[in-house]
Parts: sequence; structure tokens; C-alpha cells
Amino acid sequence: MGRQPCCDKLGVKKGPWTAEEDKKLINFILTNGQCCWRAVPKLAGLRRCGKSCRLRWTNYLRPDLKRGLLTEVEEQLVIDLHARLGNRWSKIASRLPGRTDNEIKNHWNTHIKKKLIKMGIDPITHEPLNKQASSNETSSPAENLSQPDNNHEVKETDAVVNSEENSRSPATENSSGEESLLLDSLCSDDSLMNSLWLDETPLVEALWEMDTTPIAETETETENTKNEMNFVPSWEDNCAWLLDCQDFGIHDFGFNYFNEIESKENQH
DNA sequence: AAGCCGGTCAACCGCCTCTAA
DNA sequence: ATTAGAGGCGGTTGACCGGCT
Repeated sequence: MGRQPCCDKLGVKKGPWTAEEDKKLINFILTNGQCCWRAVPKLAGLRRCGKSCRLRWTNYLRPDLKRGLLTEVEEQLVIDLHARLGNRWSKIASRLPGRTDNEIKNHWNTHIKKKLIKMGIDPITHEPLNKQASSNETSSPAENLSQPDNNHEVKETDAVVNSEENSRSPATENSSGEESLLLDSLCSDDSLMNSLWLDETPLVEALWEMDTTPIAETETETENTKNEMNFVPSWEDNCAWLLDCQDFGIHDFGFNYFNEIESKENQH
């Protein structure tokens, strides 16, 4: 018996989402929360696959998303995490607040990869390219096979064992002065590094504090207040882009809901 | 102005993992 | 222990856009 398709392919719309569809999905999730994705399209009145809805929400509509290019700090963190975790984009993304695996994966493929190559670093192994070339000359194909993208397959359970040697990660080794300083500050923070391995607390707070680049914030006082609180940007803040990008009114989404929540929280 | 080309990124596809029955 | 369904993940695709000729 073959596996059932994740959704009824007949009558399922594909391709870019329209503003109307976004609106429906947002409204539905705001009202009902994230529940069974399979049921979402039907309940929300969308002719979409449940998976497609989930993807659209997590990668684009989620109000806690940061928009825009990755900052220098984020980029360096991605490089370092990639050196340790390989292409586990979701794991990497979980360490960067407001960033999605898809976003990081795209950024890696379009920006970081090239940047590393330009710097003479192999984006897969994080080893210097010339060093690799010479080692390839000396090692047999069989040996190469025995080390398939080594860093890619770093088991998280091995992480603690490897942490010592990783404390001098290839990425760190090959970073320019400014970047290595930045990374050193990351790596020398034991609790921070432990959190990388233990899969518990994400780097959210730490990174958020480090990331001094305002997202769309001009009022420094507000920004400072946010940093003090280990602030995760309010839904309202992060929904602002929606209003910029799409021709929606805030009331169309029932975003007052968030205002209510926030004002309640402020009262406490 | 039109065509080409490369870069970017949203979205899809198919496999994997987890979990409940 | 097994199985099926649902969600999650990573690789890939293709539409779109801006720059160049």
C-alpha cells in the first residue's frame, strides 16, 4: 500500500501566495493558533496543501521573523555553526532568533559560500582550499571516501567530546582579525558554546544582546529598553513589514489582538 | 528598447523522523 | 513490535529582478 499524498493534489493551488491567501492564513492562525496543518487549508478556506501553509507561515508570515539581510554577527555565527553542524539548517536557524532555516540556507548558498571561497576556504569542510588541494594530492581516493564531508556529519552527541578540538574551529582559524575577535568572544563564552551542543537554550538572548543593528527601529530609547528585557520584538513591530509590503490594513488581520496582549502585559 | 544573464529567494518535492494507535 | 499519519527537514527549482550589452 503506497503512502497517501500529504494532501489531495487535485484542486490544490501551487506557486506564489496571493495577498488574499496570506490574509486568510494569518487570520486563521491568529484565531485558532497553529494546529493540525493538514486541516488548516480546509478550515481556513485555502486551496493549498497543508505543508505549503506551514511553510508559508514559518518562513514568511510568522510575526516574530526578522527581515532583511543577516548581520555580520549572524553571518559569522552561521559560518561557525555550519562548521560544527553541517547543513542542519534548522538547527542553525534555531540559534538565530527570527531567522528561518530556509532563509539561512538561501543566504548560505548565495552569499556565504562565495564569500568563503573568495577567502580561500572550502565552504563544505571549512578547511583552507590550498591545504585541501595538497592533501588531495597526497591522500588516496579511498581515504577521501572515508572522510565524507567530515564536518557535515558531526554528531551532536559527539559534540562535547569534540568541543576541545572545536574550540579552535576551522572557521575561527581562518577568520580575519575582526571576525575572529567576534568569534572568539562567542567561543570563549562557555555557557554559549554549551548551549550550542546541548540543544537546549538557543542563542536567542545572547545573540539578541549582541546584535546591535536595529531592525527597523529608530528610537534608541525604545531599543535600549528592548535590549534590557532580552527583548523579542513585538508582533506588532514585526508585522509592520507586512503593512509595508502588502496592501493590507492592520485591522484586516485582527492585529489589535496583539495590542491587547501587550497592553495587558504592560499593566502587569 | 530589447534581450541576455546572473543573483536572489519563495516555494515545492520527496525523504526522514516522530508519535500515537 | 509494527504501522500509518503528520510534521519537519534539506535539496532543488523556477519566477522575478536588476545590471549589462
